[in-house]
Amino acid sequence: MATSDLIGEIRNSFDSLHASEAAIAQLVIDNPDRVTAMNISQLAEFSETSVATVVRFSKALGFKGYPDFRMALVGEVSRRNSTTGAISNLDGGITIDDSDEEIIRKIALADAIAIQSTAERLDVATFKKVVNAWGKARTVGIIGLASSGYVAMDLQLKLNRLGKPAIAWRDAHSALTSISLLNKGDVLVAVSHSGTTLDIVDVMNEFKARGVTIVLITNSHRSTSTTIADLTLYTSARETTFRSGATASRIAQLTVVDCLCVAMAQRNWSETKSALEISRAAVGSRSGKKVVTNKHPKPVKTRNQGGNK
Amino acid sequence: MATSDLIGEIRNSFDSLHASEAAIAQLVIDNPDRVTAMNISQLAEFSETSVATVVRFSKALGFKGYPDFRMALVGEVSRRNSTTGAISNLDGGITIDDSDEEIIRKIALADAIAIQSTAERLDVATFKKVVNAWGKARTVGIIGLASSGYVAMDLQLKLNRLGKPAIAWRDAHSALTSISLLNKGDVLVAVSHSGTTLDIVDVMNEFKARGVTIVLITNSHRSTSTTIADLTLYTSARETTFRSGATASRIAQLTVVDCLCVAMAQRNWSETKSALEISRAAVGSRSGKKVVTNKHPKPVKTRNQGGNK
DNA sequence: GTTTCTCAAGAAACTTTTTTTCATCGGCGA
DNA sequence: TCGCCGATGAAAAAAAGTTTCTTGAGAAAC
Repeated sequence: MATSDLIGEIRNSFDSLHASEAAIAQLVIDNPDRVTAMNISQLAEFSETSVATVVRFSKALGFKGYPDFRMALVGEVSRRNSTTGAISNLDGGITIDDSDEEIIRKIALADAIAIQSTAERLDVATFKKVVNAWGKARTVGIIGLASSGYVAMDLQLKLNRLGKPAIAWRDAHSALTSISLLNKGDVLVAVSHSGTTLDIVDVMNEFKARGVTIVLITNSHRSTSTTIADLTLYTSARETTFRSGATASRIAQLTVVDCLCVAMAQRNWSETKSALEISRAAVGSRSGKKVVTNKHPKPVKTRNQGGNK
Repeated sequence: MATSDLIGEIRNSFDSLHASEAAIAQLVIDNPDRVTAMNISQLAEFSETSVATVVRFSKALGFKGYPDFRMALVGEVSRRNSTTGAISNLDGGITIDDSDEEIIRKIALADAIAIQSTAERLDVATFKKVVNAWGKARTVGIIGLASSGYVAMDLQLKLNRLGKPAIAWRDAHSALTSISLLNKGDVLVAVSHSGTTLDIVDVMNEFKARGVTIVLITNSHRSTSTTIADLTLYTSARETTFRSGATASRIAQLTVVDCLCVAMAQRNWSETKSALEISRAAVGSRSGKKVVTNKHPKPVKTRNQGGNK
């Protein structure tokens, strides 16, 4: 399993790490290549912690265990040495001196990397379980606040298009007042970048008490929500200075949601319908945008045609 | 031993390998990335040999043992993918036979590429004009239908955070009834993948008649909207066989919106720093994160809290 | 034709590494 | 001060990897 920006990801998770885990993290950030050469006990000794803590550290970052983490690190280091540049200058977020070109380049890169590493790190077993759970549920509830609320609504739109009853809520109160809509066997999808928002935690707890299966889409490997959720899918977006990681993570969330819906569409239709119909159903947005209007033979002149930087 | 071309090296050593070792070698050459995911016994089984032979194979190649070899392979594969992978295999379409892994990979790739090429092609001159227009406007109106509506709402949220009055509409009727909110010098942002939706065109025309500056974010270079708009920013999501570009384009739209907002934030750095911090603080107070300031008596278990209203 | 030798290859014993479990300790609220 | 919670490391358990041992096929010698 190779990640696109492991060091950045470690830096990003720093806050959610315990003291001794953070010590390890610092060590890894400072001497990535020395660490690649160490086995778990050596790293434990080097960091003056214990092997158990190293394992916990690896898991907190979303790896299966230490060897898993180590291999990802090897990949990263190896790539770093070969490419030089590309990844490294992503490090320092956006500064006041950046030109517009740089802003665009940096944000686009951060978004693209967030998507790629989310996809690489996505646990396919959990992914399959989520799709299955959706398939079995009579109704799917979705909750997301603020930006994540739009992801929730987007998911509702997509599920509805696939013929699956789904309701998106954008605040805890609405969700809780409609709680009787979901019952045992149904699914609640919680979308939350941090996974620590109290409203989200409340809603998850209430629905879980009803026997509803809880699916969580979050960026944090260690938050209160992950312990409540039955199935958790992680996004991998890192924070930058001027722009909270939430923005990139929302984009990653959308990608995850897209993948889930396409997979679900594929499952439901593969026997009976043609591939074209799958795509039409799975696609986010036909959105009333019929291309009929283009009959007007206006000699359209495109202003910024082909403009490159 | 870190080789620059491990696969080539294996090929070289082929002659000096015994029969069953050669079988392993062939396997590694053919599926390097699958092998990186295997531990010694899995590789032994996959190659229909024994673990002992795998160890001998590793040593024959000059490694200390299997883990050593495996890590070298991880490095090699990772390097390979980073240099060649990204753009080369953008076939894109999803088929009925695709595994979940392939679905995820393809969608993520399509999204990442959409973002990157949008960023590369974005016309910076227009970009600057849009940011300036926003800066001067007293109010910014935003219209987007269906999926694009979420982008519109997201933009509203971001502008509001930056202290700029903004209203997002998700249908033509709401927009037109609130038309008096915008006047000469203000800005209407229209978000539309196809750029041909009649409702959008109507709204643009009405606002333009009032002297409002029209900004269009679209994927289509040939649509009626582009002729109406004063400033057009193009996203570059390519259509693929089985998945319309709309989904990827929405993600690209978000990236564009992000870039614009960050650029705008940067223009008035000092003011926004505090504005952002204020909004962030407002959100943060509802977070159960173990920030030191949190005095909540019970951070997690909110089972019977309030409950049914 | 039989015997013996050699050596690749797998099985099994053994070692190392990693993971899990469990007890401890220190901080924090009551 | 007491009791609870949770981070931490020690130690037991499990997994992965390595070495040794045995087998058996083929070649060479008798």
